[in-house]
Amino acid sequence: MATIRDVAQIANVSVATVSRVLNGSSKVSDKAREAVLKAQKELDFVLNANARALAHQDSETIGVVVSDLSDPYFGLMVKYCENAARQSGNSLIVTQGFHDEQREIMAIDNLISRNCRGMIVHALRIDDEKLSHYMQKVPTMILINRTLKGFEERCLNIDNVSGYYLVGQELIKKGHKKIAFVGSSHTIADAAERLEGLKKALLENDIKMDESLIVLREPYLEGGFDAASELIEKMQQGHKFTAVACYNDYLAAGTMARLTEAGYKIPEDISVVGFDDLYLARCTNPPLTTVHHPVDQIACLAIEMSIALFKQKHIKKNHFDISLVQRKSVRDLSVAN
Amino acid sequence: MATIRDVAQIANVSVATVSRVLNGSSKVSDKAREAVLKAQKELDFVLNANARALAHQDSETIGVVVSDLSDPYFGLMVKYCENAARQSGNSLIVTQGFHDEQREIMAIDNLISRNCRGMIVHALRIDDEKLSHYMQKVPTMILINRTLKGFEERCLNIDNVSGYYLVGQELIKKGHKKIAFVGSSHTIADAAERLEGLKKALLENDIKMDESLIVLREPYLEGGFDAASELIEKMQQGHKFTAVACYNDYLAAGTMARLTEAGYKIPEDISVVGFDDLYLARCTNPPLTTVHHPVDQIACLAIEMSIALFKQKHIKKNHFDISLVQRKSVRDLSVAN
DNA sequence: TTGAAAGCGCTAACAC
DNA sequence: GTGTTAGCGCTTTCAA
Repeated sequence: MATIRDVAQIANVSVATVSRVLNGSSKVSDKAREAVLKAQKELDFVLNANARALAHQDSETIGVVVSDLSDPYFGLMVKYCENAARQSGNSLIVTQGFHDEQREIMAIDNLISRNCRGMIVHALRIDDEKLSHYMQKVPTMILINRTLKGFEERCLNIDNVSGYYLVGQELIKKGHKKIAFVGSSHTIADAAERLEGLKKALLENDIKMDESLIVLREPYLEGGFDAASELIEKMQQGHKFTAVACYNDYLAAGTMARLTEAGYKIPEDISVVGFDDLYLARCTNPPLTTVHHPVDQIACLAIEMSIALFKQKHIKKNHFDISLVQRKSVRDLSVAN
Repeated sequence: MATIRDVAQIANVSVATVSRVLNGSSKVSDKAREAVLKAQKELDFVLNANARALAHQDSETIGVVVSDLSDPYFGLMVKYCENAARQSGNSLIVTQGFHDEQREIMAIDNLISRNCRGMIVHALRIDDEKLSHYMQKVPTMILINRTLKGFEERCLNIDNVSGYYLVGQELIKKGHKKIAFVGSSHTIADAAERLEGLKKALLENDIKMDESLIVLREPYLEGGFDAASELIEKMQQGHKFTAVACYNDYLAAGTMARLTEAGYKIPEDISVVGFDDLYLARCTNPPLTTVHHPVDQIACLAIEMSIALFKQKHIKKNHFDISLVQRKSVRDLSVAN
């Protein structure tokens, strides 16, 4: 592979001049610049990023850890991260934690060893102590969807309580009083917060939740399918409900599939609500009423905050817009069918 | 940030010894090893990957370019790539081309500058000439979903013709003779190949396609929705059809949504078939009959081939299993309803 | 088994 | 404007 020396030789200038040209320094004569550019083209030369990072003490790179890129939610997030990073002249490097503590640690260590300017981390498995350690060691590290005590300023979360409060309000407004909840079996704060938001809305309307209608499952399609099976049984045992509020869109999709299979019409017989507003929320039949939150805003802010910290500046957290997207999976019970 | 020198100093050995320990060389006394490991822990030290890559002339990294990580297909692919890479001791670095020639070029250049051992590239926008140039320059580069003349050995494709031939057979077997096709408006080989597979099956059964029932759209949900609108119009103009074969699952989902909205029952009135077997194929209602192809196998093989090339070895391409997944979106017309 | 030192490709301070 | 050169953090050869 050609080096900067080869270019210098061909262009008949010094390596310093080549470096200047290729880094856009102004203090170069037109003649030298041209010669360098010509030589570069001739050799099809690209500066070696590793050497650059070493000399520079800066890799112009932002590292991202997400749990699993096959989850469209993270795919979306990374997409927006790359856009934001690119805008500030950084490139992105993405690694996955795969819902496993060791993998998460490897992923973070990997990014540290690469000398990333900033780091955006979604890691739910690492324990608080280890994570705090990393937060301390890497002052540009931003946490997503997790709040770590002592580092609240660098934790970015959506307001799950408010989000699910919207769901509660919507269901109540449409006359639903008996509401089942399909939650996530993962022990993360989100799950509890969303349920809390729902309960808050119910409480404000003097509606008590039937706790036996709370079912927890792995937050994916199969989990929803399975949860719905359990709910159907409960219904047959006398625990009636007119709506199922789900932790996320996957669970909602699974729930809908199972209910449909069992002969229930959605939303005529049972209403279903999701959370996240993924692409698939528009693919279900009926299209899913769900909560939208701005992955793009979160990604952008995370990148910006991280870069600001790198420059010893500070950006304050702001509030993320969160809203209910009304599609067709909720029936208005106050209207005759 | 601590360096290898700091570790050496604390452990009271030379940097060479530290390097040996940290790289697992056997020629180190237990005493020295322990001292180094202790110092490492004390400093929370990780070797600098950039410096390592520079000295080593090898970054132990595989680069991947995909078009857009928010597309679950690529999310899946990258997931499997990282697993395969990790297994051979490499880490992965992912960049996106965003369906844009300049971005694709930037993505590839970025990976080149990072001295990746191997490269897996999905780039449909770069023209053949430029891409050939890259293939020549980077002998470990593997192409996905694109065949480039002169580099067939390093191009990995699924057999679209056979895949869609399966769809044709299935539809014909179930009594469908009038079949519409919703294709991709992107000018990539895949689109033509899938249609070709369908036509092949039809031809073998002496069925002629109504060419006016071929509609091309952006290969996403909205495209399918839009395509279905056009098809509905055509139907009203007398171009009847009993099934819609779609280029991919997104188009199928959109098609189903639009048809349902217009009052058609699926599959009772019209059957729909997709391609790719994405997660969402199981979220639609009814669940989508579609073609499954092994993203995991392709990803794995791509990584393995690339690594083999890096070691100056060769792995031959093999055939990828492709199969029809029968769900509920196709009606058997030979059976009374 | 260990250490000294050259060198990987680049940047930037300094001298001209 | 330009060139020389030290040094970024690491690996590896060579000598001890």
